[in-house]
Amino acid sequence: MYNYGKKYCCQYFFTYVRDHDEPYIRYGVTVTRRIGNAVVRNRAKRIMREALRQSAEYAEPGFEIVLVARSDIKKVGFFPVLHQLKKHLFEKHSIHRKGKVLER
RNA sequence: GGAGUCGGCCGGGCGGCCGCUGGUUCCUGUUGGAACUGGAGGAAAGUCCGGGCUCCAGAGGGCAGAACGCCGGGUAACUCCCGGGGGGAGUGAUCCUACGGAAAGUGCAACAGAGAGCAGACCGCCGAUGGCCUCAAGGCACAGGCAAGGGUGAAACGGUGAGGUAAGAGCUCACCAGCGGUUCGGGUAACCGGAUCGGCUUGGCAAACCCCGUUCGGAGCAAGACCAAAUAGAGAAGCGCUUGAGAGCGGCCCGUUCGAUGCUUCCGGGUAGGUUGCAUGAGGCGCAUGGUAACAUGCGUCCCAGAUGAAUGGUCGCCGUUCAUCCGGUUAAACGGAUGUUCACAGAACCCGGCUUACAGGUCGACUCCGCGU
Repeated sequence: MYNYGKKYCCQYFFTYVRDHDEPYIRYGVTVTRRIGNAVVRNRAKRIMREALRQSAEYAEPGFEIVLVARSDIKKVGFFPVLHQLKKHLFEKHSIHRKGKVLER
C-alpha cells in the first residue's frame, strides 16, 4: 500500500490511495506513538475516521485508503482535517462523487 | 478578618442532528434490519508490591538469593491500613521517622584541622624532678610533664562544682547525664515512672559488607479449555490394480482423456480462524450492631463497560468557567452587557486490595495561631 499507492500530503496527515475493482471502500488509520499519549492518539484516530466516513458518503466505491497522522493534527479540530481530506480525494485523486458502500 | 494544618467530595451541565459498540425482544434466520436499553477513571497511568484464578513442578531438608525488621490489632494477603510507643521539627493544629545488632569481625569519613579512633600537640599551661646560670631569692625553657583554655569540624573520648597538683587529668569525691544489673508500680506489649547497686565513660555510619530473626516453588489470561479449513502422518477399515476404484469434460447417460506405494471414509494432529475463560464480585449503596479506629457481622436493596487493526465519538445551540479588549456604571471597585478566547491530568483490556506518580479549578467539614469587636 505504501509502495504502490498514490501519496498526497498536507500539514496534518498523509493520504495513500489505491484503486481496485471491489465494490467497497477499504480504509485504515495510523497514528504512531510520536504523536502523543493515548488520549491524543485516540482523538486523532476518531477525527480521521469521522472525516473518512463523511467523505465516503459522496465517493464512488472502488478504492482503498490509508491515513497517517502527522504531529500537527493534535493542534486542530475536525473541519480542517475534513477539508484537506476532501481536497485530496476529489481534487487531486479525482474520485467520482456518489456511492455509499463502506468496509473497514 | 488574616495566616495555616488535616480529611472528604466533585472535576463541566442540558438539548438537537449524524455515527461506533455490548445486551434483550421482534423480523429474519446467510448477510443483516428495527425498537428499547448500557457504554472509561480518580488515578483507567507507572506496572512497584500483595492475593484470587489457571497451568507446570513437588518425599523431606539445606545452601544461595531476594524482601522485610519498635509494639498491638485489621485483612484473602501485603512491604498496605488502623491504634499506640520511642526519636526529631513546629508557638500550635499537625507533620516526618528502613526505628533489630556497632561490647563478633571487615570497612568508610570530602573540606577544614595538630589530631577522625583505643587519636592528637599548632597556639598554649607547667617546668615539681633532672640539667644550666646564680652565694641565694630567682632566672633559662634544655630534658621532660600536661591537655584545663583557644582554634577547626557534621562529629574531638561526658557536664558542673570541690579536692588535688608544678601544671593538670574520673586521679578522688558529690550531684547530673549516659551504660549495665537487681527490684517495685502502671501497661496485653513496645515502653513509661521510681528505688537501689556497680564499674567509672565504652563516638558516628549497617538505605557499606556483615550478623541475628521472619517470610518467599516457577510462569502467567498471549494463563488455560474447546471447536477446527490447511498441511505432515506412525495408524484403522473399505474399494481397486487393465475384467478399471476414482478424477476431468458434461444437466444426465453414452462417449472420451487421465489413472495405480491409488482413491474414499475414519483416526490422529493441531496452523489460519472461531468459541470460551469474560464480568455476580474478598461487588456497590443504605441501615443497624460491635469496635477509639482500620474493620467485622446481620438485614434490605441494586446489577453498574466488555473492545480485540482494539468501540465509548463528531458537530451545532444554550448555560457555566478562565483571560483579554470595548461599552455602561462607580471617586475607585463591585456589578451588568458585547466580541473573541480558555476549560486540568489523562483512555478500561482476566479480576480485586494497596502503593507511587500526574492533576486547571471548585466545594464541604474539623482544628490551630494571630488581630479586631461584643
